[in-house]
Amino acid sequence: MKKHSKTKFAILGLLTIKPLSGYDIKRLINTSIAYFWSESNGQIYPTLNLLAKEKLIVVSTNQFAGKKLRITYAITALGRLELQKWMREKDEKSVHRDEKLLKLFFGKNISKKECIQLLKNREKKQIENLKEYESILKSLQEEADSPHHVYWVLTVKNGISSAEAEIKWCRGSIKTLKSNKKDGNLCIR
Amino acid sequence: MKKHSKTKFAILGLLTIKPLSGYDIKRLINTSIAYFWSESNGQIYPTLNLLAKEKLIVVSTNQFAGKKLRITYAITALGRLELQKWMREKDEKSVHRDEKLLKLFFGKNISKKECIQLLKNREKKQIENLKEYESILKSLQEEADSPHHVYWVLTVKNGISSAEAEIKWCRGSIKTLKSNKKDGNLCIR
DNA sequence: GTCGCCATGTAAACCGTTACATGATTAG
DNA sequence: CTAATCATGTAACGGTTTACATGGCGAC
Repeated sequence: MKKHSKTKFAILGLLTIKPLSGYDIKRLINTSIAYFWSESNGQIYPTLNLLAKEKLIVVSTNQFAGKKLRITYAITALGRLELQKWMREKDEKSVHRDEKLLKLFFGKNISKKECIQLLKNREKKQIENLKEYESILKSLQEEADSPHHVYWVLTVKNGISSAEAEIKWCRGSIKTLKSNKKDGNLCIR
Repeated sequence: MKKHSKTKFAILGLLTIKPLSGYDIKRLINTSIAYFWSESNGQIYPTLNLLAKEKLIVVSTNQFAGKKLRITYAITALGRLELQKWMREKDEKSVHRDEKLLKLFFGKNISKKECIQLLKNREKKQIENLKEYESILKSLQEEADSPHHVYWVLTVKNGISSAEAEIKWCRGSIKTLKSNKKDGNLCIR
């Protein structure tokens, strides 16, 4: 949680939408930004306590009437400042490892046919993603009046555009491999 | 190194190109697949020893003549099988976290102007990437006879196509924000 | 009453990087 | 001679997930 973790800011950011419990945060991540962000309980709950200690968030509601434990957090003015500070900082560069590219890079170790299958699977997956993004985009229309709306649309469109690019690349690559003369079977040098 | 680490396969894959030392592996990663894969010494050397113990690789050369320590590893038939097995497996799904998208998602917490700047920085970065990929592509022509060649070209082209898509998206997003009426300044609800 | 979801949390394991230690060789 | 690079390795730290523990609540 010290130097490089962004969990802190992910949570602060979500709390600018509205006050939330740890459980809410988990669910909100899974149902809205899962395609580019994830957090686990083992991160969320300790971080919430930490943020509270730092006065960046406050416990806004303890369910008093009922007996059920429910802890809701709200961002403070200090928390907003901290969030803004991060948003204005330069991003750390990070290499995102791409397992499928790694496999393709080593493609000559399996047959061309199998590589084509790899690409077809990837294409299929991206088509599914694309559909999902488009349904998210549609559902976003319902909150067109939210000040967040523009930004949320843009992030989803990022997903759409990269999925489209990926699909195009898959198709091109399959064609390239199909028209590629050399070999066709494993080469065990 | 147990269940989910792909370091093992990255190393095995590189050793199908030719026998390499730990140092070679590090350098080769940095100079060829760095844009979608990374490994640190703390991973490479222990993994090499592990792979040797599992008979997936063998020490192929100890520098005998000179005094300098140099340990070169070569992949074994067993190692090739292990690599192929992995290549044929379904990929594990992994969420690659995107810090810039996270910031954009929370865009309403800073000014529109600042968000546009964010996007411009991203665009610039991707233009640099694009240039780099294109120079890699050019340098790949020199080994057009390698059985790896087709696959290496395809992976670089993946980088190119996603960088291009990203640039397009940045430009579109900037336009969207510029023509967006609502607000223009921070909203501290 | 029990099954599934709501809800909070923690411990351990795992994966990976950073930073350092060590020392040889080479270029200036 | 000294700095950079070659070369191998390890220890410590940090971030994240997994798996579990706990228990209330509602539906059937």
